[in-house]
Amino acid sequence: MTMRLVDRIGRRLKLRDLHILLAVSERGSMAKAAHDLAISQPVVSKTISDLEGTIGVRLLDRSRQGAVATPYGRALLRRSIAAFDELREAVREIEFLTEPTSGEVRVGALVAMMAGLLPAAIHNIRGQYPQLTIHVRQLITSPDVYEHLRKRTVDFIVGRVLSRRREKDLNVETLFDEPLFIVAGRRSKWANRRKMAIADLSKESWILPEPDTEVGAIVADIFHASGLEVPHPAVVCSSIEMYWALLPTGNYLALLPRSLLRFSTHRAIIKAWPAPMPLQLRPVGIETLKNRTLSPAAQLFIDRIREVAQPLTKPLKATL
DNA sequence: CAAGTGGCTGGAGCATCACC
DNA sequence: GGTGATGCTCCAGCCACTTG
Repeated sequence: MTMRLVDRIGRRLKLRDLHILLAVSERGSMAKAAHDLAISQPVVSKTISDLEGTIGVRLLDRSRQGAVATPYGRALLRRSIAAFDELREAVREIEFLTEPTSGEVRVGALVAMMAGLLPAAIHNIRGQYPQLTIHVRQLITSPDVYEHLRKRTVDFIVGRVLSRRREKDLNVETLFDEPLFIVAGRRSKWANRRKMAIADLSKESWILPEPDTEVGAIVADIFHASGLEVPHPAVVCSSIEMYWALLPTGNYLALLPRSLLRFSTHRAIIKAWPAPMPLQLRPVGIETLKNRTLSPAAQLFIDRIREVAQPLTKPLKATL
């Protein structure tokens, strides 16, 4: 039986067949898949039929509306995606071995990482590997953010680590804690202050993110806990660019995470104080898919992110 | 209208054989 | 033993047509 299975996979199950099955599943139709692959519809039909014969189960449900994967088909597709990914990684690894200074890395990142930690790591690695291309995809915190890992559209994610993790198929490496700082422009009336007390702050003009975001919720909690009114925001916005445009006017206060301030090129135009009470976002970490072999270039880039993040693992007072 | 079938064609792969 | 020619088989693709 084992021999027969091996024989079926080795001699009859072809990458081309899986490629066609993937295309049909993605397009929901054999005719559309055929068009995309620049082959005729009968070829697609025959391939799927042969594949079903080889494996011995129905992989697609056909109808007037097209074709959709059966549970058997979905199982094969899920593994096929992983198989194609492994092959792609193998090619990338060979390319990297042939030309170690080149390669491609695909990273998913939260906007705060893109404005701080990542540019620093990119600057670091490109100094030694100038041919390396880093693709950065901006992600937003949401339950389906990990689909980018599962679909292999990114090699890894740099983001905030969930405290109670239900994603059993992921590896999580925590890099550093992420305290929030109160920030104002260097020309502001607060610039000479050495400390900020929470009672001073509730009446000021704040730039705050939307209340349904993590920072928004933390701000509300802190002021409530101190028996104070939650500040009425002057500007509600999550765009980092907006913060950097408004803060130098000296009229606004904002809360920004330490890693963003540590690495930002705008650091010189603002003044930052540790928040008067522990204000922490979820820690920053690297998330990868378990059982997925990363390319040497991706591994190298992760090493550089660790290296660049190292100062942030030290106690709060030592930095910023 | 989408999928499936049948018959055909061109090309790649393989086994065999002759020759050097 | 290595190389090239030859013929056979298999496979992927096409078109025309049928089926549901």
